Amino acid sequence: MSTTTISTRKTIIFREAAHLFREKGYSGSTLRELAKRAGVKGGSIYHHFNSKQEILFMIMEYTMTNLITKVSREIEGEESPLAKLRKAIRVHVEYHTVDSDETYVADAELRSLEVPNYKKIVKMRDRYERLYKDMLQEGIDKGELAMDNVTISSRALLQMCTGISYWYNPEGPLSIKEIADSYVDLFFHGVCGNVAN
Amino acid sequence: MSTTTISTRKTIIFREAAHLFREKGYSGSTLRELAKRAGVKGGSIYHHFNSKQEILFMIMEYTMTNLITKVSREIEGEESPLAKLRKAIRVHVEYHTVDSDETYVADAELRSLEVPNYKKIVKMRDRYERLYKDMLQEGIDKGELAMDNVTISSRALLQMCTGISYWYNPEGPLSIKEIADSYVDLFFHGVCGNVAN
DNA sequence: AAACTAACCTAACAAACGTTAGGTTTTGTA
DNA sequence: TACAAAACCTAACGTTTGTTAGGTTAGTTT
Repeated sequence: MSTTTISTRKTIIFREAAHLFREKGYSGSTLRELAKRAGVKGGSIYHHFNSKQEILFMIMEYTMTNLITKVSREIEGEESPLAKLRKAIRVHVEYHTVDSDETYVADAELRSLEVPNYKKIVKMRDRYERLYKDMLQEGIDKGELAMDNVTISSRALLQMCTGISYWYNPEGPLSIKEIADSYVDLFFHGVCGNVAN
Repeated sequence: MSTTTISTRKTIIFREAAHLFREKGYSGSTLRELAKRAGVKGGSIYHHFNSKQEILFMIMEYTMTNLITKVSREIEGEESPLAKLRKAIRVHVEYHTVDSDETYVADAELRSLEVPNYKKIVKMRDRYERLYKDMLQEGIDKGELAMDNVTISSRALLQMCTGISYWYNPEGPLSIKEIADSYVDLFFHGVCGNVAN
């Protein structure tokens, strides 16, 4: 009846895992500590997940799916590549502050995935990167953008924007919107943008 | 008599540790595997280092010292903030491709440091970040640069440039100089820099 | 109320971990 | 050649790890 988010034990474990993995890394985290944080005893985790690895994989799959979906949906109606980019950056930054534990893990723990899982996530990551490469290329083709190398630029952009989940503090003075707009402005015009050079 | 770099066993262990920590993370790496890669048997590492933690700390201290020294030395003769920044970015990028294992570890394993070591490295990291903040602020004061927020911009810049150690391939088509110059251009003028907007 | 199922706990396993003590080999020096 | 120090090995230690099997509890269905 209520509209509050339901918190099954499984989702609690999921979220606490993201938080713990972010704090100590995947290998540095133990299932016993995860269980304690989720309010459960040691082996009970195996009633909800088949392995430690599965938890990590689900976190990363969930995050990449969300990123791809959110950004794709946001840019599909738009015409101008610049408008697309602006929206994409905003969604990316916003999501990296909302689900910051999950996005941090998704960004840092690729190396902890077993081969089959690794391949799946890398595929999703490539799909996500391609969204940005396409926007940049389209901008170049239409004469709205100019850059040395699309690959370098898209990686630099994503690297730059992903970095927010490393230091963003919800109680800090900067709002998500302000940060996102700063990133947009930085990527579009650089730091010499408004002055002569 | 020769001019080739001497490779004592200690430096071999040091370098292999950086490589292994990068590949599997600090917690995910075992001293037995490190020993094997360094051509030595298990416990022999303790003849050169006091603990696993000490190896990690020395890697990070070595890297941060190098970064601060190299960048400081490079910019100290320069007058213009823009020229300083250009040189700093080039040195940063170059070092992140040369000692890419060490810089990757220094960037990713802060959380694996025990508290006293953590405090020391964070102090060095802050000192390094301050170099960039000061250059940006000086550029603003002299009217050569404009940006929303110096902290965001310096973090974005470092995040962007540090990212190169994640994907740089010495056998790839891009030279270090090309990449560094792309970063400089990107940070200075953005992707709309040379076209109307 | 009986039967069933999902959620959780307890206790243990085999393996792997960082680390240590004590012995052996190699290297350099007198 | 004798000796000392450095470099390395072997074998084990006490913990901790992911995981499992089997039992207990609580809630739902029949």
